[in-house]
Amino acid sequence: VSQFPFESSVPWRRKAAPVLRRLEAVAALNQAEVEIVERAVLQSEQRRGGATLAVEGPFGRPRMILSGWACRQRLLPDGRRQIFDFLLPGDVTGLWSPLDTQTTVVALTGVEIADASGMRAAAQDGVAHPALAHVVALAPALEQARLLDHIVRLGRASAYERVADLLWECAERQAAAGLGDERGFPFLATQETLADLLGLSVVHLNRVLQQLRREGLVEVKAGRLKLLDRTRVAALATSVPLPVAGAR
Amino acid sequence: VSQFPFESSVPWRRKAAPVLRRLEAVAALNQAEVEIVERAVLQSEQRRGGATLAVEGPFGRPRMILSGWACRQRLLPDGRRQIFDFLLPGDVTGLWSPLDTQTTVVALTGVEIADASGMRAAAQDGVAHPALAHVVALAPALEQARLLDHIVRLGRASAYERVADLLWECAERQAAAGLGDERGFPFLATQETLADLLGLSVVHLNRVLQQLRREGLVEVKAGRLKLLDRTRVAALATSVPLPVAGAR
DNA sequence: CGCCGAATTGACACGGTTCAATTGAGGTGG
DNA sequence: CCACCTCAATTGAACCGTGTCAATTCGGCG
Repeated sequence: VSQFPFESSVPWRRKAAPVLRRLEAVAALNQAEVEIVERAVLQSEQRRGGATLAVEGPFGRPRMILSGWACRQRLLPDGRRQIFDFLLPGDVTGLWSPLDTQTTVVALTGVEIADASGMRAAAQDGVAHPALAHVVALAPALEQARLLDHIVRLGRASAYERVADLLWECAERQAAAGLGDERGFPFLATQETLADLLGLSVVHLNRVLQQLRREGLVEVKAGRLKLLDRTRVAALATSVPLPVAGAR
Repeated sequence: VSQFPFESSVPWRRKAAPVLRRLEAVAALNQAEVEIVERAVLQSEQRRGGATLAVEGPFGRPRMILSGWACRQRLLPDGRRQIFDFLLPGDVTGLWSPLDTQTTVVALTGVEIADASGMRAAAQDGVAHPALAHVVALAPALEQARLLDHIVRLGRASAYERVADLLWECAERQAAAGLGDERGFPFLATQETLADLLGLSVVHLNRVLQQLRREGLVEVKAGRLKLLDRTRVAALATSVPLPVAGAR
């Protein structure tokens, strides 16, 4: 996971790196597949924070996140909001067609995205593009695994456990995209956003975060987060399930 | 949805009725497809309440529920339990392969199940069995839609709303399988079970249920549940989302 | 009749929410 | 370079929805 050919100084290669890393974690890409991703990245597009990137449903185009954070969410008629999951750099969404049309993909920060239609199309040819085919075939299962974890988190974990579990998940995912280092990793979510994901009030979330800091488990500053005591955080996180190695 | 050819007095036809109804709601079945289902039902099998019906993962066999209630759940190391969803008569699970291996399918009551491998196999031939192919293709999306609703329920609904929403969902699903009537519909879940689905304690769930009864919204007795004031229950249920017509 | 799991109660503690300010940090215009 | 603006983070205090514990009652069944 360390020495990787995608750290090139060529700008569009650097942009593609998170996506390529994530894909490699599922299956090794051949040359043609790498090029398909890089070609898509060339047409990247910037969107402001708050922008609606997509409304889910059978007609959405698949997208990959190159930088910035987004989320999938639902707004209730009375203004309450529930976030289903975060989309981090390297994530690809919309590879398959959900039926739910009330889910919206929203940019949490400024984001850079690219169209992944080419990727989905290429996956049709399982012989020429076996890894992409595999990724697309696995997409619903991976997504569901994350949703199930989230259900357990919401249904049976305390606020303290929920936050720890989420931070752990983010750390793992960012690492998988090659984004973190010894100084921690980019953490671009607002406390209000976290609250809406974890089913808590902002005020309480704030207090729980402070507790985690006070106890020396994590450190948050300037859009970066660092897990200071990985062991203890992981223990809290896994009281809720154990991430199956490599399954995400 | 009323006059239906599956109410035959032939016992194995009666058994297949809920499954056939549910399938018909997605796409009209041709003769060959009906026979595939009926053939599977002939080999039905009884299991006691509490029995583990399957452990999810890439190797599970698909199953259809003919009668009784089951659920998909996860147990945490410390004994806490989270139920993801109920499996009611007419439901078919395992039509696709999730990656999550910590989810278990458990019988909540005595159940009668049948192997649905034949159904899944038949779905491969989209020309001969278009409706089955459609059902199998849609399976992950339908499942996800329900999980998303559940996440909203757990994250942003009060206990009162959660219970009302769940009862509404059960009513709709049972009706779709042709099971309810003017006396209500079979409701086979224990209060402890409901609590584990809704992320509540048994005691609190009990009190909320009582409140719903006291206010004349529902009536529960002897394994049957009846919605007395569908309008008000639906209003509570949809404060959490609106079930997209026909989407479940 | 007696047993057992499920449902129900009461009392009490606590986690988490709400409301209403206050503080802090980044960004902009003068 | 500073005043100002805005949004995010933080704080305090009061309130109440839910959880916990420990009985007690109910309902079906052998």
